[in-house]
Amino acid sequence: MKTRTEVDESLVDYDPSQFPPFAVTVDVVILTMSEGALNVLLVRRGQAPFEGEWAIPGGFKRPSETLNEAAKRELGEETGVDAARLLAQFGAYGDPGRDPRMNVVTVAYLAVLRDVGVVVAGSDAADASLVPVFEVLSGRVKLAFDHEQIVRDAIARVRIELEVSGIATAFVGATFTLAELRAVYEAVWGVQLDGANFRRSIVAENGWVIATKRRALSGAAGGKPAELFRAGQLWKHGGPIRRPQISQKRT
Amino acid sequence: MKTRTEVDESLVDYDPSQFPPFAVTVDVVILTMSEGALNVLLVRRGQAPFEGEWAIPGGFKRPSETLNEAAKRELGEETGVDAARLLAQFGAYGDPGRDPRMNVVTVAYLAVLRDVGVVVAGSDAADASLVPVFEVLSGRVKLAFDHEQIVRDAIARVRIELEVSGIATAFVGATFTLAELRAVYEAVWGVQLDGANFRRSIVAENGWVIATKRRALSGAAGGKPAELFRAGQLWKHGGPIRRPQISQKRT
DNA sequence: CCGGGTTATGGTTGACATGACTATAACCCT
DNA sequence: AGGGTTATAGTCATGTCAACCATAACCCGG
Repeated sequence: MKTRTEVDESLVDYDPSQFPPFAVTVDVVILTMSEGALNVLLVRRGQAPFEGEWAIPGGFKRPSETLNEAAKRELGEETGVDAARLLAQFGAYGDPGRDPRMNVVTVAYLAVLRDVGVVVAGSDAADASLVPVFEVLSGRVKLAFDHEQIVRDAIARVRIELEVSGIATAFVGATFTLAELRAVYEAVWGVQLDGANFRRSIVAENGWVIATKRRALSGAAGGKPAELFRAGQLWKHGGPIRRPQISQKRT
Repeated sequence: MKTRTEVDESLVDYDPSQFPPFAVTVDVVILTMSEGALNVLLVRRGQAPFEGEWAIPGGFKRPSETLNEAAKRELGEETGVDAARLLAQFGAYGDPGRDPRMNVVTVAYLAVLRDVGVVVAGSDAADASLVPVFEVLSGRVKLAFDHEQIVRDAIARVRIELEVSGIATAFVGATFTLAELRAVYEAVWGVQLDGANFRRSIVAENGWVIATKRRALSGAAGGKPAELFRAGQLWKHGGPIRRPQISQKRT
């Protein structure tokens, strides 16, 4: 057994009989398609620390609510949306010093919304705006705290989620054309997909999308009007569209 | 703009009415293959609450360490292992009342170990044991807190991880036969895989496993001695083995 | 030593998925 | 009416994968 003097340094400022207090927050990465690109909703912080800098919306968890409820509440407070098609927890962040004020552990959520025209600044925010994700990924837009890493992880998550679940339809409206749906895949994955093959894969999967009788209006450039679909409820574990591999099998 | 006094106000020790205090813990689901089945390491709690009941190992996060460091520390304290081939965070749990003592948010980690003969009870535990996961999934072994849900989520995670990363080799020793590796997939996914096809898929992926010249001893039942492999370092995003789909395409 | 049992490994085949491409249909505009 | 544009259908070659059969290499008990 160790004597008191032998207690190693990491235990000096740590009293095992007490539970070090933390603040627990919930941060939400809100992703949406806008103008053909993947965007993230950012708010400009209205108070210190990082006052005036961009950050993802979030707030303190209340003891009486679950983490999911906290995320849903924050999402509603910040955007007025009360239900996202996808609201999934994807990580917890607790590095020491990530918040200069105190020990804060935050639980990060990913929310996927269809294009929500204008965004309004919530109570704590001085401003709110949709920012293309490549502005964040390229470092051209700096974020407060460790929020850049959180956004990176969120995007990595949605890329996977797009392949294994039916998340793509969460980005589009109640009815949509296959071109709109294809644009989701192309924007999130940063690839180009063949329209004909895309359609074949999508409709082959039964119950994934349901054809309505109606057709969309032609775009400004003309062209044959596209069929309108709505999302089916049944999707299997794996979605119908597989991410193209950068295959370099045999040399 | 804010005055200095207003800024300083936010840096003062938090006001419990504004920032409700939480305890933050790290829990580790340690999975290992033993006797052909997937097992989880459980400890019998030595203190209240839930004294005497089974639980997954864990402990309080210290303000000076990251979540990952806390998980690694807890893993070492509980099992003596200082590095697992996989130590991945997979969820946070903070339902009100999940700990009867206070507000606790726990961050859950998944650790995959190769079979570690005998397990010893750590400091806080009265006992430690490997338990087949189906005992937990079937409810025949009850766990403290919400640990049953955490274990369920961990298993769901490892099932996915097995498909998208090279985690399978973390369950086996330094050298292994393809039958051992196949047993990992079969146990984790609960499926049967064809040995011949399994071999073809594994060896087709370059750098996944590396053949040693040696061969394993024949088992008790005889049979041709199997080739011994060791894990390669290079695995692509997707592992070579895809989980069999319960395909019900066409009706 | 022989022959059956067992496991490992190699090879074949057919069904299916996928990517590249071409052809046609249905709209827009001038 | 005709050219431009987009949507959708079809074709073909290739690759993947599961199912299955065959053979090799070990064990064991006679």
